[in-house]
Amino acid sequence: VATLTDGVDARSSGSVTVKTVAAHAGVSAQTVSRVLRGSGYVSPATRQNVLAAVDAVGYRPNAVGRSLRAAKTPMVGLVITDITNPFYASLHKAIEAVLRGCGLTLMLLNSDDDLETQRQQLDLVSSYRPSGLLLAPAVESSLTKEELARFGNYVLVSRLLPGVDAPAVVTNEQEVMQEATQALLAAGHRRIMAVLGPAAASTTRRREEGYRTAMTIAGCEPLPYYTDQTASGARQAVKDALRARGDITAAVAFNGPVTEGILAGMRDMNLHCPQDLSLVGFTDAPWMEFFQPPITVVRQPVEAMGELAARLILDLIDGRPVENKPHVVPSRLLMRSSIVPPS
Amino acid sequence: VATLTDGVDARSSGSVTVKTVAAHAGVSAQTVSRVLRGSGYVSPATRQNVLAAVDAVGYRPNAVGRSLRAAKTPMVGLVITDITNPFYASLHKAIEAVLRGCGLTLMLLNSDDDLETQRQQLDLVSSYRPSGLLLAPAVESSLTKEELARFGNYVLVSRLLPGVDAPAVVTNEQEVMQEATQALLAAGHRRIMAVLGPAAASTTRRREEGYRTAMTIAGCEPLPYYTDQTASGARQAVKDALRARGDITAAVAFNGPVTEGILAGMRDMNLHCPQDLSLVGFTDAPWMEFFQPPITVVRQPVEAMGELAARLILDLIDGRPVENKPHVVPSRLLMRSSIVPPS
DNA sequence: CTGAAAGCGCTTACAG
DNA sequence: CTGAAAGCGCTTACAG
Repeated sequence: VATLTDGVDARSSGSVTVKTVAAHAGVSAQTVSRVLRGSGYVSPATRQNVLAAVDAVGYRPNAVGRSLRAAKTPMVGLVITDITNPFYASLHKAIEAVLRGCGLTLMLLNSDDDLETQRQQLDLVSSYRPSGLLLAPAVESSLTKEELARFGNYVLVSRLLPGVDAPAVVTNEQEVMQEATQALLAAGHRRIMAVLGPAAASTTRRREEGYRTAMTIAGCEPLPYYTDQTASGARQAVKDALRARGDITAAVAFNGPVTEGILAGMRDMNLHCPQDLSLVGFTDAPWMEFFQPPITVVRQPVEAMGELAARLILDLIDGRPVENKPHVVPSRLLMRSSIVPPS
Repeated sequence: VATLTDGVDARSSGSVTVKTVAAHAGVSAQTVSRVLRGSGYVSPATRQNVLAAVDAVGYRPNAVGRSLRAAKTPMVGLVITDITNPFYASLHKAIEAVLRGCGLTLMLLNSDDDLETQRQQLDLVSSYRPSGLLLAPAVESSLTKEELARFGNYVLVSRLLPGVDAPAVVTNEQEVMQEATQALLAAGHRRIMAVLGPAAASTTRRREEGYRTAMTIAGCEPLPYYTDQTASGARQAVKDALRARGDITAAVAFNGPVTEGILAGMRDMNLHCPQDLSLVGFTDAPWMEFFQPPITVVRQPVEAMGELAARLILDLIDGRPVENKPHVVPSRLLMRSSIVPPS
């Protein structure tokens, strides 16, 4: 290795490594490594010397070399279904804030709620040898603990995996969906539809359960409708439902996009909320507050869910024990003005 | 290297590498590499043999080893200000779809529109030696071409960098903002405020320019208000503005969150759109269509912008020439019902 | 068509 | 307090 005394030359050479810094500072590569990682004892004079050399040669650490040696990357994968769903965007932001503070990078992948895409994305994340995985499984995922084991540390988020007792972060969907349905029942509604997500999603099953419980206790027939949990899918489903059953007077929504879809479908049919249909939305969005009428909605604690998920995966990475069960963060029903008695 | 004849043993040993596969198949590591990459000639028999060994030992490629040897990672960084802004979420989705089809991973980082955070995130992306960078620069970024050069390939998205002639993808903000303002002028409005983003953002400057042009041509005084381009910031700014100038009859918005903030602020003051204030929003959101009134809005071609940005960075990565200038994708003004003549 | 050798940038034992 | 050696998993020349 030639001794480099000219920083500009080293910079322009393209590949500035710890060896370049070491040669410039007149020390060994390991000493440079020690200074940069702040581990082990280094004399103050040597430290200054090395730091000056780092600046002089314009050294930038190479995470790939570090990861290969460490057999692990300081990175956590987050595999969700769709980042354009504001719930997941907020979740990502909350998780990233916590992980960044702990020196971990968050790698985001969309599964498009498709099993084959999810498989590819999991393989991709796995190929980087991440420190952990956060997963909102695609509908009908049949992942086992063995398949998740290759990630070492993993936490499910938002959705569960049937038959797999993994650490998970969810909200008290059944309870709050039951409460939402009861708010409509209390206003006098009897024919209340639930516009749900895919029948096989754990979120649908849990939210549907709360809805059915409330309807059954009240002696009302449950009217569940399943959608692809997008605004456009819900929009069509609502129109089909309302045309088939003109006597429906109220609806509970499964998530934010479905809430939008219900209102869009109503507009298509020239129906008005709440006169023609009372509504409880799910997942608060800013516009729901200044909409006319302001939408009564289940507010999910998305920031708290993200923070908890981040803390759980950090606990696992640092070897602290984490319970293999759903960790529940409570949602709240915000009463606004989209419920009136049926006409 | 011991010959492994038992796949289960190899699997449980933890570290299954090309060598494990090679030993199992009775070939060399390079041959395994050739089969997996599909490059160079391999006899059909050897190929079958290797693929069987891959399955038998449960081999999973290690992207870190590959990247280190290749001195480059098949990854593109995307540094934006805030993923909870739906514009950026849609942009991410569109870019990722194109890149995924070409075998590239998209690495998302939020700068929070903060210079220090942006610096950290750029260093982080850079440490993975990505194949390229897509950047929506934080406000007041003073990045130079030299600083971007370490990424080799880069394209600016949505925002420009003053004085830097880099490839970029933007929309025709001036034109369409001028058109939006003219729509309000045509309805008879004279005192039209523009609720903008940060004064220093290139997006603000370009949109403000179109607004000012229209106002000046019409002989009206421009009334620009600057915000942090969030819904809550705009909400407060609008209330301050309307209290200070009770004669304002119309508003044009800078982006989606600001459009929400204007409507939220109006609700706080018990003002109604369009009777009390006509409005042109910016960046279409689903709720704007079924809102009462449906919001007249500038629809940004976010998918097309994402696709173009992805194609430009792919062109650069593959060595095809790309013009060092803003590439413009046109926005459209969607006339709906939030403009009426002033009362 | 296939293999032995070398090395990408870094850090972990192991010596001094 | 510091250094020489080795190796993480992979692939690129270079030989056969």
